[in-house]
Amino acid sequence: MTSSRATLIQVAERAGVSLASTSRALHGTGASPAMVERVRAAAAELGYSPDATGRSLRMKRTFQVAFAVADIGNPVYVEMLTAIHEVLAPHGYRVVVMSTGHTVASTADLVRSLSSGFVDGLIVSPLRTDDELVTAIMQAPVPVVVIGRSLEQHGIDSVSTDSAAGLGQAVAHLLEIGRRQIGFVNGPLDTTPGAARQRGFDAATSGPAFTGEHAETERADDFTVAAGLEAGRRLLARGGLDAVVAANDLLAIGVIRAAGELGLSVPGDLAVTGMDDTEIGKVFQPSLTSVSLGSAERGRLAARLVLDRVGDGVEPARQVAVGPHLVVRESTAAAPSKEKRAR
Amino acid sequence: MTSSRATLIQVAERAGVSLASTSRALHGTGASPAMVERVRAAAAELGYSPDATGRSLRMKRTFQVAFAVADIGNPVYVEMLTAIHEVLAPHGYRVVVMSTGHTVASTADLVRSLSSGFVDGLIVSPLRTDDELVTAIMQAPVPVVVIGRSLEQHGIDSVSTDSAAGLGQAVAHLLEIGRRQIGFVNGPLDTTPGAARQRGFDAATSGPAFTGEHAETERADDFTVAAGLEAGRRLLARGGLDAVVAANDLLAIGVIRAAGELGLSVPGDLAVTGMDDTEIGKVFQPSLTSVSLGSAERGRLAARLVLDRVGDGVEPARQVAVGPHLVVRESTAAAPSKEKRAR
DNA sequence: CCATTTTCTGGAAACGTTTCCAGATCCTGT
DNA sequence: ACAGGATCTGGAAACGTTTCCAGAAAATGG
Repeated sequence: MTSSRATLIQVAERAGVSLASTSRALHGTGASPAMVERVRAAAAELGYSPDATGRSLRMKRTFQVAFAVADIGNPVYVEMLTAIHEVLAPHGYRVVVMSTGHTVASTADLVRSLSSGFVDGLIVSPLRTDDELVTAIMQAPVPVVVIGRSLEQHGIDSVSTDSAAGLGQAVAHLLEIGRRQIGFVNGPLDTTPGAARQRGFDAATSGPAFTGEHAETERADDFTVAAGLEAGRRLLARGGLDAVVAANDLLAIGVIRAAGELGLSVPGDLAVTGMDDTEIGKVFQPSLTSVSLGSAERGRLAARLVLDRVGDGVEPARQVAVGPHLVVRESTAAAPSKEKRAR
Repeated sequence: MTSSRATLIQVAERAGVSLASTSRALHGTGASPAMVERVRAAAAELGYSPDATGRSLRMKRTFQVAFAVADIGNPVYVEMLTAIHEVLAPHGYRVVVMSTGHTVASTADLVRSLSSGFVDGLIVSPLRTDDELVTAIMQAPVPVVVIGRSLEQHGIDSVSTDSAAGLGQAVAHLLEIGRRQIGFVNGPLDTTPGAARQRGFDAATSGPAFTGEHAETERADDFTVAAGLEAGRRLLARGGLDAVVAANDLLAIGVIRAAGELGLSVPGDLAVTGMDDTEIGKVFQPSLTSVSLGSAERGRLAARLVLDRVGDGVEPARQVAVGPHLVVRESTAAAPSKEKRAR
């Protein structure tokens, strides 16, 4: 309907003052009250609103931050996105969502695409972190914050969590409620979370601190419900387990479904824990005992880091960490009566 | 690390040719092979990549499309976002996510914020559609596509679905499997989907076509699991129902949890249907019988509409509709033996 | 071999904004 | 009343790109 947007030049003409004064008046910097009044009026009459592109070009600021993620369907990333949005929006920043899954060959390519300068900063949560990605991040023309592995040695800002320790908490909880035969359904080992969680499980089930009797791992192809269902079937078919730790809430749900197929009740016959403490886990039946890795909190922190960087950005790289903590819900409970409850 | 990005001017100097020729060479339009070669080499040496802002200013195109939504946590919108992304990315468009929930006073304000021209188009899925919003959309300086109510009379592109008919399908299914006492858990009536679904339920349970015995409605404060749980408690406490239609998968999950609290089994004692056919409904236990409204499809269609508009955009407004269809899963089954199965 | 078209190139303008700089006006203190 | 400063204003440049225009060079046709 509106033919074309009004420009600052038109406002200046309408107000009968110079372009420079017009700009100043609208920003309230060093303009007389009379001038401000005139310009405001002219701007209002024309329905002026400043053009983001022109301003960006001049100010060398786009007021946009990108959030890049492998699979936006994963509830963890949705939580992060929400948190990032909440922190950035009040500062006038928009959030551009980039999916590395389908459009760009690799996360490194995506980081390199920043060189076109459409964004003031990037928050990325990569599944895999290789040298190519690290190099791309270090050469990026805008601040990049990584959610995932700590990259302190490369001078890259990062927000991490100790998912290995989180796995330890899950195992400890299962032992405490009297479980002894513990299975682990992990995602792909060549991913950052997959590797860390495997380390955590192995550590928790190997040393003398492990009071259980048996521990075994089954690997799912992906961090999804479908992959968890398949891996769960394979693992449970072998029998003999009274608890399963899943590397993920989605995998945990898959495992519970597999248990259902085999007629095992959860938590009666089988206790199951997840990880990430997602919304979907909370509403699932049974609700999931899950290790929270503070997704929202990590998103918030990442947003703050990138906000600090785009301000001045000369300070050294910072690493922040969010500690994991276990949230106990319905999917785990004391082992049936045949074993007495551990202290 | 990189001090500052190379500009086209620097490439031109390096290649020893004019700025104009440099631009043409890189675009392959009307430049001699020798020129192209020289410029390409210079650009490669300097690691040049064109600046998005400068290009946007000149071309009056940002190559960005906004997707605005009340609550990005709702899985329906995540599905739409994914679909939109998949359609737009291959055409070189980025997607900017805007949440109307926490940052902007109203959706109308958000639409008005488009006047700063940071985006070439908008896809919006408003919960409520009032005159203010319609006006804002009609005055918007860029094409807007609405996912939700059809706005043909205002000349606004829209993608709609017939959720009232969808509700009819759910009720018909319940009657067919022998349910007779049907409850409805709806969201707020002053929202577009809330109103449409109420209409659908009332129509399906009032005429002579309704072969059931009883129908009643309970309203939840919001389209969330928590609100569904509360509304479900209120509804089921009154007793006497053998089926519940929920306006939403999230509400349906809340209802199933409420049923669980009261010792009712689903689908044995109570059949429950959802709507939206979300991923979470598929993996829930019991998996949800749900009316698919084609969320991904609607997202795709909206993206195509906006893509057509930013191309030339002089064609008349278009309305596309996606038909609802019921997907039967575990949460509904034939009524227990006391009643014989209806034809 | 000249006239005409085609191909290619460089200068310059334009997109809309912010901000530096210099000049003008006003006020203040002595 | 006048020097000095503070306050305000307008001209102009700059950000990085694309594209119009005109002119030069090359190719084509007779």
